[in-house]
This record gives sequence, C-alpha cells and structure tokens, in this order.
Amino acid sequence: MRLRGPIDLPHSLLGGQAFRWSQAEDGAFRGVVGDALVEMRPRADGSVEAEGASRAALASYFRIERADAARRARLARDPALADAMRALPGLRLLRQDPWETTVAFLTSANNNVLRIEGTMRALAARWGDPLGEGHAAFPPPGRLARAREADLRACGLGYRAPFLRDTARLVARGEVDLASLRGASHKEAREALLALPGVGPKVADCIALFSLDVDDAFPIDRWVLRAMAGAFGPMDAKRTAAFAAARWGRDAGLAQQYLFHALRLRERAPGTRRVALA
DNA sequence: GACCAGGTATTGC
DNA sequence: GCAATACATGGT
Repeated sequence: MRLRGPIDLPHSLLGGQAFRWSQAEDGAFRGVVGDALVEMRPRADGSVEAEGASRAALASYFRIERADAARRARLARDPALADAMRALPGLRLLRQDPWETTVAFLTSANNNVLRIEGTMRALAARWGDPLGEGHAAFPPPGRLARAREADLRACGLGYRAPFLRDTARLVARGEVDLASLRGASHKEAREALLALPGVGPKVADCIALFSLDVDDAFPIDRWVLRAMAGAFGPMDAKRTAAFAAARWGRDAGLAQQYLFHALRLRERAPGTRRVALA
C-alpha cells in the first residue's frame, strides 16, 4: 500500500525517537507496529510503500491527520525553524506504544542511541513473542516485572535495571495506567509519569510526546538546550520550558523535533548515521 | 585512559 | 528549592 508523503523514514524512524527499526542493504525498513512486522520502502517522491499492517494502523503510527498541515504551516512561519522544516519536510512525530516508549526513554538517560537500540532489541529478543525474521513484539510490563535483575543487566541496562524492574511492576499492577494518559494534558501526563522510577522530567516529556499525543510536551535534553542557546541565547531548562510554551504552545513538541534533528545533523551526532541529506 | 551519551536519584545546604 | 555527585556500559 502507498502512504502519501512526505514521510522521511530514516529521520523519523532512526533518529532517536524509535529504537527498533532497521534498514536493510536494499533500503527497506523493517520493524514492529502494534504487534505486526512491517516493511516499508521510501520512494523518490517522498511517499512510502508499506506492508504488514493496516492503513489505519500506519496512518496512526505516523500521525497522518488533519491537524498536521496547519501545525506545520504555523511552525514554518517561525524564522528559527523555517530552515530545518524546509530541509526535513517529512520528519514526523510518531505515535508509538506507550509501554515500549517508556522503557526506551527510561533506558535513554545518560546513554546513547546505539546503546538504547541494542538494549531494546535485547529485551524484545529475550522476552517478546517472536514475529519472524528476527523481530519480536515488545514484552508487556508483567513479563519484565518478573525478570531477574541480572537478566535485565545482561541486556545492557546497567544501573537502570532496577529502575526498569520497579517501573514494570507499577505499570503491571495498574498503579500507573499508561493507556489512560493518551490525550491527557501535559501537566496530568507528566505528574503521572514522574511516579515511575527512572523517569524524570525529560523522559516523561519524551513518553508524552512520542506515545501519548501530548503535543505541547517539549523534552529538554543537551541537544535542545544547545539548539535553543544558538537560536535565542543561553537559558536554563526551566526558562527554556517557559519560552517554548509561550512561543509554540500546542505545537511545541514538533518544534522540539526540528530543533533536535537540525542540530544533530549539523554536528553529525552519533546515531544519525548514514542518513543522506535531501 | 579520559570523555561522552536524548538524565535521574540522592545528598547536603 | 538548587548545586554537586555517582551511576553501568561501550564507543571514540
């Protein structure tokens, strides 16, 4: 099936938002959406040829929706974002599975993209239901809650292993209900997520933005801080959050993706490997 | 052999 | 509240 573009597969899938996509030698991307193994190929006109999941599932994953065009038009008028948006017109926020996203960004603290990918793949390989071709569904919270800490560490989690185990327990028991947070306010989502061990303000915002439709979440990491300093002058994290909310409002999350990616491309950050510029 | 990586938890003021 | 520090691990 054909998905209308522009959808920038490499930057959207490999750029530090999702961690279990791989690109084969022939250019095909393979990964998991829902519990389905999906294969996608970028086409020269910016559209995508996809198979393995329904159109509805993929449109949801890439957040192909009415509000998108207007959101991009608003942001493109901002001189601080215009160049990045022209350079990466198909960079998209994804709507990922909340539990997998929670684990991924819990793992991301003081870590790098390549290592996060390795850990996420190891967790899926060890505890996930196989889907063929070396892929697997992401293991549900209950399964990771019962894992032995040593086995979690063997996946490369390091000191984060107990955080993940305890977070998995809270989610498995229903003490934090991730599904119910979809579409919640930024404040509500953040307060709920901060109850999870290993989840601080930045990770909470990543979970909210990349899996819960909290479009005004604005994750502030080293890259965004640097990007903001370059564009607007140095600010601490607190002032940056206020500035972003005032300037971009409900569009702040997508603005963050453009700031983050534009800077990482410029600096050729590790993890932005072999991605050709348009 | 430091230094770094999409920060967080803990401690001390 | 805010600053300082430790933290597993693997790659430069």
